[in-house]
Amino acid sequence: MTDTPTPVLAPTAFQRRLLEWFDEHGRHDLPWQFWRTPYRVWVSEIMLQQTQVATVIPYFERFMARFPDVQSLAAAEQDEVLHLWTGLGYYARGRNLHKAARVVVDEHGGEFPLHSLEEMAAMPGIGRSTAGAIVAQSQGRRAVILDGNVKRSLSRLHAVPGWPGRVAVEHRLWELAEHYTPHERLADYTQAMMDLGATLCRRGTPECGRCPFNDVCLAHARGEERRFPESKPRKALPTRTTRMLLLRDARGRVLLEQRPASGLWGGLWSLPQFDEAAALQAWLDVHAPGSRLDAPRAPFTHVFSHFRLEITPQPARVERLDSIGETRRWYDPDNPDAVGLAAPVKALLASLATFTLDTPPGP
DNA sequence: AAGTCGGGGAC
DNA sequence: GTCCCAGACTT
Repeated sequence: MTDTPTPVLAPTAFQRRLLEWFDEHGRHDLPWQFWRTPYRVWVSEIMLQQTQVATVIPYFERFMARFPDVQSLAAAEQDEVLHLWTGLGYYARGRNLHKAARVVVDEHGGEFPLHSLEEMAAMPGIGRSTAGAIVAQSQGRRAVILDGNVKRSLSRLHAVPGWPGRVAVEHRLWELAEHYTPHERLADYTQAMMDLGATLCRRGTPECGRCPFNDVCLAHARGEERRFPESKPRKALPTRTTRMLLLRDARGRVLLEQRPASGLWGGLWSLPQFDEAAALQAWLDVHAPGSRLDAPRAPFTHVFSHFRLEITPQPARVERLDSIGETRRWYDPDNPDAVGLAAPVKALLASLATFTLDTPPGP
């Protein structure tokens, strides 16, 4: 991933299209827009990290009413700051906000170090993008942002492959963001980029018909807007193992157990399950003494949404079993009851109907 | 590079 | 239910 960005538009053309769209269709009346002090922009940017605008607005209003400036925030107890953060999530943001306020007051004389992006980004809770957003929005000075909205828009516009969480992909997106960022109207441009991603170039249903870049967007040309940005790679599903007891009586019936009413396979009928062979044997010793184990059948895998279950069927024979209770039943594979069965259990039982126990096939 | 932090919206 | 959101920080 060493190739340089290949912008689809010259910076001036990009900026003209974007700002023209923003002037007519952008958001111009968010609470932190009408009085863009560094403090208000800062608080809004922190609250907006990984949090949608509609959620933030009431928190922002309450916060500003109680802490109208950085001095009042620095003077507050952390408990009160976190009280106002309750329900917003990511509470480290609130703690860092409070810490940073004290840094501003104690080490910077009550003024944000806006002249230095590095110093801004060194403050607790302020990273590269947030520092750029604060400087651009409150000072109108050239600074680059790369939030989720910008990543989405730019990765679509250029069909940037790869997950933005990867360093090389993020680096390329920063380069593109840098390429397009103007030297004027920084507050509007920054807001426009976020508005584009939030209202038009949305994750699920982008409105390409209204997009000022739909004639040059590479993802749109391919009809693959939804493929960009690429999703975080799915982690390999964890695998759990289990043994299922295939206990058959002299008539060839199989013992089933009903699952708990809620949870996995809730209310369905399944085979008795055990994590370990020893546990299975112990259960037999108690409930079916004198039963005999046959050779385990070949394990097979059942896939759930969040894990794989490797099942080892363990056939056994028993002469009789007393008082099996309400949550157990004998099931005749050749004359099946009308009950719910877990899918792999159904497959196992179906295989029993046409084959004998001594010539076990896979399910 | 991967894990953690969180409540809520969209689907 | 899953996936993601105006990311930053820790390990």
